[in-house]
Amino acid sequence: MEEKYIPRNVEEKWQKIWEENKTYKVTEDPSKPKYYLLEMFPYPSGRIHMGHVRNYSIGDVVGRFKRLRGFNVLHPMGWDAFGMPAENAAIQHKSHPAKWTYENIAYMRSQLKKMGLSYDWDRELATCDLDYYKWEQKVFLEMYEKGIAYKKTSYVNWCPKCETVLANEQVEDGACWRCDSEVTQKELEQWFFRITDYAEELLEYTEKLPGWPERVLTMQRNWIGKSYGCEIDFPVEGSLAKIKVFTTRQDTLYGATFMSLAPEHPMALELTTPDRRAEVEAFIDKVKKTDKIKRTAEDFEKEGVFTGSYCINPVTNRRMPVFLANFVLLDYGTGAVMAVPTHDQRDFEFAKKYDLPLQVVIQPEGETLDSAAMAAAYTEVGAMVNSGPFDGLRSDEAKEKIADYLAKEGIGTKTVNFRLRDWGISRQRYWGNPIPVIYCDICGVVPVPEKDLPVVLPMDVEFTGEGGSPLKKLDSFVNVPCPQCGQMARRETDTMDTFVQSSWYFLRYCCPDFAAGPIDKARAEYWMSVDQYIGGIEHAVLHLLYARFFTKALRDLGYVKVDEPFTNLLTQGMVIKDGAKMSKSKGNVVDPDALINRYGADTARLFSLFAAPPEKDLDWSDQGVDGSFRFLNRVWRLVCDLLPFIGKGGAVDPASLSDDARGLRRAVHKTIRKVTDDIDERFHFNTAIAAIMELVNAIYAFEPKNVPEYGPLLTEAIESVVIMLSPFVPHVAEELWEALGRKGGVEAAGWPSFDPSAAVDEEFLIVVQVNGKLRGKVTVATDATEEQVKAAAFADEKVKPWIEGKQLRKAIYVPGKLLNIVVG
RNA sequence: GCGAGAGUGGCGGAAUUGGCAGACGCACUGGACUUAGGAUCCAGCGGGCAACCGUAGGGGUUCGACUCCCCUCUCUCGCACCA
Repeated sequence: MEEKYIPRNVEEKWQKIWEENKTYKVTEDPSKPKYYLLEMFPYPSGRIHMGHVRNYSIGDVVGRFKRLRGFNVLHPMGWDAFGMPAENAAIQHKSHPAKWTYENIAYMRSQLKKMGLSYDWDRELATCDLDYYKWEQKVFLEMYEKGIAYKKTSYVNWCPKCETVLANEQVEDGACWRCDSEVTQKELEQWFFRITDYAEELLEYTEKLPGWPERVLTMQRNWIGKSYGCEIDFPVEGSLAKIKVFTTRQDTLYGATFMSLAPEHPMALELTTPDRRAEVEAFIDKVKKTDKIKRTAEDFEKEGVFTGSYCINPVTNRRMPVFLANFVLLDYGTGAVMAVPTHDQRDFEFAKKYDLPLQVVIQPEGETLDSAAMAAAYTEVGAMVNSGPFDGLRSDEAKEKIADYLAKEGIGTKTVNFRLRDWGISRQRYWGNPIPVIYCDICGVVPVPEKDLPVVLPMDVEFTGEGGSPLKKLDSFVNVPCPQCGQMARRETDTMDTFVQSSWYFLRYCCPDFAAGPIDKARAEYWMSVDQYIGGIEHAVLHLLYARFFTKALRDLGYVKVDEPFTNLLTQGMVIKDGAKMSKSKGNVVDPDALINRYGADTARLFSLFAAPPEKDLDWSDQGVDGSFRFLNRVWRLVCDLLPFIGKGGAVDPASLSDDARGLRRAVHKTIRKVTDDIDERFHFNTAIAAIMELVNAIYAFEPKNVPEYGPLLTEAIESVVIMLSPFVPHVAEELWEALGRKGGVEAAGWPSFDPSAAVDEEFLIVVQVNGKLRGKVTVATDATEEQVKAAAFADEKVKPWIEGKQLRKAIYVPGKLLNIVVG
């Protein structure tokens, strides 16, 4: 063993051994408990960043720990490899996205290997591999057949910079999630996945995922946005037409005095009378030009226009003028709102602006509202008034009764409404999975027959950066005979959203070589669900919702048996430096390559695990990294110092140990217990590492270490330290393990077992309080009675002055811990 | 505005069930070894001379509160005209 710890030598040596021996390759083994551990796979942007280092270090601790505990651990890695940056880079460098992507993958793979992560590299996949995306096309066609995938024309989010459509989930604050450009609305025909069919189940299962962080579940629940209410028909005056509204406040129906439609509502122009036409058209135009973010901001001024038509309130028969209003959204509910200005703030402001009538139908307790004097809408519960047969009821109780009444009268129906929209997956980009359909003038939409799959993404395209997808201009791709009638037809040139690929990659990892279909059911059944998923919080409603939906859809297609993909989810915090997220503009970026070159991967891993618990943000400190490096050196030296005693003298004989020796052994076993709990139960790696540091300090401080008979004790102690360190710093641990004369690697030894008898305290330190304040400490035998403890406490020199001459009121004794003497 | 989470030394953070606040590490101070020290080892390290005071601030429950309850402040994240 070298006297000096040189990380590079140690790490290169062990990485080579792991690679040659395929140490972390796994196969399905029904005799062992399985553990599927997964970290979110990276986008191959060029190089890994500290967020990856942290994410994958956390995962690797769990993987290595579970292996030491005898689990058959599936721990795969791959690449989320389709996507726009590759295309942009290609345009910029006059290269090809495939070249750029695969070069990035090669470099990033080498970086991950330098970190010593325990992946089964034989399962590696990239979503841009034909062997991956071809199966996705098959799944798409099966979804099309089942009606889960469908095409429709609608207003969609359009990013002008990326020249493509975005799903609702991919628009953040009105801007593109990727390039931050302002998103506009465009009417286009697009492919969608019917995620709304699964809205109820996706919501219901948020209650059945106890291993997920509550805030992720809350975010998903908000996004799904279930609300209970009624759909109510309002007949149009002088016509057979009806306007359907959705409301959650059917209790205010008697107070509805006008009607508000979304400007894009299909009936908007039909209802407009000739004299109002010019004004209405101008208004619709204006609203369409306003971007959606501004329009949906709460403080945006409410504006509208009267259509000239009236509808009839079906319960009061009141004539209600029909307006178009800028705050009414076409894609929520029915795109039409019954306006109750007295009990809805938006309607109130609108009514004031356009001088529309107010009718109070709910009175707060102990107050009488006067519609003429109201300064704001009253939106709380109260007593129903001016509501025919429902007068006098509490408004919240009346909801159900009115809903029943409307149903009986055929005016309305009880409904449930979701905020969730279907997932638009068409992207007008090249570097993605081609949507496998053909458009024929005679036959319409024709799916590519299975025998013609896959639709290969052609490589011979030109990147000009202009005019959208280059696929459109590639005649050899676009022009194909119709599979049904043989006439010349056009191929779909849109590709699938990259979130489609990440919605099932965890299933393909179970069987990456499966040649007969997307998923080998038997192997997927062995491995699924993912026992522990680890990644950033930023995917709380994007990837994590899509993947849940996709898993359920695949279940319904017969591919998998599980309802949910991820049993436990850990969302790690960001890596921060100097108070800000690492970014080039801030100049606070730490480069993983430089870090590993200087300190080695083990130190990089150790610090990123030690500095904070995983779910919290991690404050990067260069000096802290020094500290972690020093600790590894300290362990290295300790092993060097102790080598003469290692393996000498057989097993530990507890009976022959001195008090000090028993103390050290107690520390060893208490540490084993703590580190095991911290890793297994809580994922608190920072406190686990702290406990090991304490134990190392204790071994250093163990004075009689020069006496040979302490060989067995010191062997047990140092071996425990090395094994417990191995999930965190695998290279140096293996090297030390070998230096200790142990063959076959740390893993063969298994996780150290905790011996309760060795960890038992021989005496207790009792904290003595007087009136709740700490006044002294006494040491007693573990079997001391309360009376004996009291006697010891009263006799203690430090305690005496506080109780002398005072009346003893009572004494509270917490066995083994504390005595509180109350005097007065 | 609504919802969730957080606020502890100079810094990152511990305190798992209401029981020694500040583990572990960083920074700092002193000492040892040394030609040298940015290596290593040893000691100290919340404030205050002390009584005491200290976990964002105020109140409460309790023998005892970082921990439980009420109010206030600050920060972070999510949602936000959703009918």
